[in-house]
Parts: sequence; structure tokens; C-alpha cells
Amino acid sequence: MGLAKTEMFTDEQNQISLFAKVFGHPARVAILQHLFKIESCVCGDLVNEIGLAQPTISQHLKELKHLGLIKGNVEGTSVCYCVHAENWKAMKSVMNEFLNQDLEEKSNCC
Amino acid sequence: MGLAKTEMFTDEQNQISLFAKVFGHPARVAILQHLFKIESCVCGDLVNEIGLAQPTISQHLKELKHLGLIKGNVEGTSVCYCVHAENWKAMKSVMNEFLNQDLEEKSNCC
DNA sequence: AATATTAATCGTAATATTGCAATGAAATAA
DNA sequence: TTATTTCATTGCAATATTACGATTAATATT
Repeated sequence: MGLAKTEMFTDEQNQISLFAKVFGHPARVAILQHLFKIESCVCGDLVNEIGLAQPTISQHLKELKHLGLIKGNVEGTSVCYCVHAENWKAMKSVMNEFLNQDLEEKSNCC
Repeated sequence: MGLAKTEMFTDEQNQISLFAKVFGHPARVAILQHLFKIESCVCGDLVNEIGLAQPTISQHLKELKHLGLIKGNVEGTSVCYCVHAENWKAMKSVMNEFLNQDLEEKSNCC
């Protein structure tokens, strides 16, 4: 079979894995880093910056947008993409709660 | 084609995406949460806790171990898995650096 | 030794992801 | 209108992932 049924897991587990999955490809990491670095909208030059074809970049942007992590503004013939600040913050809090779980020293058996 | 060539991206981007990918499945998130919650080694009862077959859980554990996030100790016929504290901490710092990037307000165009 | 228990591995089917050429849609420029 | 530019969409082919039955390996128990 393919993927596990989401009913098997908690909403939180599904949400974490959805966020993580979108970060699970270096092209999407690169896109996001670039959007952050430029501190502004970035239009079609993502295709030039990252060495992938335009449809491929477009597809990765679509996934990021679908999750709400970025938003796109049409400006003439080009489209301006930005990090969606509030949604990024919300994602961060979900991921941080997961990543910052602490191990209790008392019962570290391995 | 399949996956992008890692040469196209920075080591950091590849590392982030590798960590994220392993969190990109709810079963692995559930396994890790369980390992944290129990605050100790967990052996075969992961199979009972999570509703997946034993080979499937074993495969997920293998991926987590391969990335170094958990370690396994053989104890008789059973195996005890724990979060690898130092490696988890190292992973956290890589992921936090990525997640905690800040947007500059000055040029938020969208 | 024979049996039971636990977990890893193998093989394979089902599904998802990735990448891109080709094409289409929408706005602009000539 | 007729290019031109920019990006989205479609339609594949290649590859990766997921899940599990069957089997194997290793230890424990009888």
C-alpha cells in the first residue's frame, strides 16, 4: 500500500508530518531561505537562483502556498511570493513543541 | 526523474531536508513522541501502540536510527529504543536555525 | 534439543513524489 | 493586433516511499 491512514494518528501528529514533509525537499528549503534572505517579495528569479526548471519551481511554490507558508501576489506578468508571517509563526510553534520535547535524565537506559 | 541531485543545494539545505523528511510521516512522529513520553527505552510495544504491522514499525525505526535520532539496545529477545539525546539536540539546533529565521518588517510587500 | 518470542530482512504491490517538455493563460509591449 | 514575457497546468517517465506477508536470525524458555 501507500500511505498510512490519517485516522490512525492524532491531529497533531498529522500536522507535524505535513509541515515536515514540505521541508523534506532541499529545493523548498532553498526557496524559503531565499524568500527570507531577500527580506521582500521574490518573483521569477527563483528559477535562476535555484537550478531547476520553471515548472518544477512552480510546483514547489504551489505546495508551499497550499500549506499556507507563503503567499503570492500577481504584479503584471510576474508573481511576487512572500513568506506568510502569521502562518509561519503558527507552524513554528507546532514544530517547536515537537522538537523541544525534553528527555528526562532519570530513565535514560540506552 | 526522481530526486534532485544534492550537489545543487548547500550542505545545510540538504541536512535540513533530510531531518524534515524523517519527520514527514506521522508514524515516525508518533514513535518519537512515544519514546519521549515514556522517558525511557521502549521495546516491542510500539507495534501495539501504533496501529501498524511489525515490519512497518521496524522499517520506520531503522530510518530514525539511520539518521542517528534514536539508538537501539538489544536486551534478550527484545530491543530497547531511546532517543539519542546529543544527536537530537544537534538536529534541533539545525532545525531551529531554519525555523526561527525572522522576516524584516521593512519590506513586506505581499 | 525443541519450542516460543522478538525483531530484522526480503520481496513485492500500491501509491506518492519529483522533474521537465509541451502547452496554456494572462498581462504587457511593440 | 501581434509578439513577448512570466508563470501555471498538463501529461508523462523515473524514482522513492509505504505497508505487509513470509521468512530469517537471535535469544530465551521448556
